[in-house]
Amino acid sequence: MVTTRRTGLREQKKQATREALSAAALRLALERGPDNVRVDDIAEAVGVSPRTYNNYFSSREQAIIAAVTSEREARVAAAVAERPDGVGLATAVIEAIVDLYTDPGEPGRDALLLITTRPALREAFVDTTSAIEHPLTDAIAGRLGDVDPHTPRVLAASVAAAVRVAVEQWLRTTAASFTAGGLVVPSGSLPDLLRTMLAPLTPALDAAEQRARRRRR
Amino acid sequence: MVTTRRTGLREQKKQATREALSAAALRLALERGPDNVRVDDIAEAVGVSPRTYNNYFSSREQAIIAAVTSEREARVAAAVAERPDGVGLATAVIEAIVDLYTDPGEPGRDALLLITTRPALREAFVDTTSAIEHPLTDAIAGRLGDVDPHTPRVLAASVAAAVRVAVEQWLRTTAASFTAGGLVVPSGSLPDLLRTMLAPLTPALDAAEQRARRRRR
DNA sequence: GCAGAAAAGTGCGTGCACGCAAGTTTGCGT
DNA sequence: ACGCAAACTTGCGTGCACGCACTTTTCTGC
Repeated sequence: MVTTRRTGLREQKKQATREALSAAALRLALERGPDNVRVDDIAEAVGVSPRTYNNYFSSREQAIIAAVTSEREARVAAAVAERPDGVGLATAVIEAIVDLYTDPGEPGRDALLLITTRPALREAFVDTTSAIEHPLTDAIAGRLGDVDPHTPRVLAASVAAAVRVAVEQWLRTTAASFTAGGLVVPSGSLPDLLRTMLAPLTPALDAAEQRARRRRR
Repeated sequence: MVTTRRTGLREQKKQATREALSAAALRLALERGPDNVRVDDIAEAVGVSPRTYNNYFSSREQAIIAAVTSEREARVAAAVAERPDGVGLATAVIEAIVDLYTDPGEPGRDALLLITTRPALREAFVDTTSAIEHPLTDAIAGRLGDVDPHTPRVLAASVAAAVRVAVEQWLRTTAASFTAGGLVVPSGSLPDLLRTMLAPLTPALDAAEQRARRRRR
């Protein structure tokens, strides 16, 4: 039997405590509001020392956010890779990312509402966009047949940056619609924003693909 | 008389203390090594309270780095804008950035060496790349005649991301050449790396420029 | 199985970031 | 010139991140 790489029980328990910690963090934050949650509380809820807590997370925000965005990092690579070779790199990447963000990582709407409300959490949420960079680099390199290692890195970084801009914009407008008591999101849904922000990068992705294809024959 | 925007003496003094703080931070870090510099020391050297210190900088690393990279943020916009309208957007941006990073912010080589040596400082240095994003956004918007506010944002973010990748790569190799006792930088100078990493974005910049030009007539 | 190595968990100490609520300086209108 | 308002500075208190050294748990080779 093939263990999921590396020793089994060890990684398994690690993953378990990690999830327990972030779950507890989210639960407590929802119950009492994020400002009334001490690191000690989270640690105690899981039955682990505070010091151990911060071996896993180096900020409360990280722990809370992780409950919502944990597997995104892992899903990106698969999402891009599974697109048929027929479709272009640009559309493959764009559709994969849109999928990634439309299917809610799922737990609850209230979690997202909590995140979009509190500034510290919003910031942490924006920061998670950079987590897709490395998986994306590999996925793009796979599609390009990695002739030059730099191009995939730059493209992945740019895509991640565009995603960040989209999320920032989304947060900005949703915040505005909350405070202003507006009815619906003025500037569009997150998927729409993602498409809008990723569109300007299409030429770069296409060009890289053409270069790679030309080089391959 | 036109003050440099906003009230004169106030901003002037603020800027003075800011510079004094970062200068002191750098000086002390060079003298004793960065690990032997307490925040209190920096504050005391400038004659200001520690609390005030962190009204200006929220980490020692920031303060030290700022001594080297302070005006970069301001110079980018000017650097892009001053390129003649004849040259394309892509080359204007690339050349401006290369200039920005080749002309050393200047102070001393030892400062840079200190930065490239200590991990915490390296990380802070990498983070400074994102500071060019907003000025770049304005500069690009200016050249495109800002029809759509999103495109400049995405492009600027992508360029900043590419610059970050270049700096990361540069730091990686210089670190390797230090530890391995290698002679010269294996993968190229920073300017070369910048050109390499920015090249894949050229199609995106060109395309945006074409779209803007088409729209203008 | 068992011994030794590797890794995760823990306790402790230190330096720091940051909110808050004064105190102090600067700028502006009249 | 004068006083008010806004901006900057400061002291204090709290929670936290993180290095270090040590214990406990898990893995590996024999």
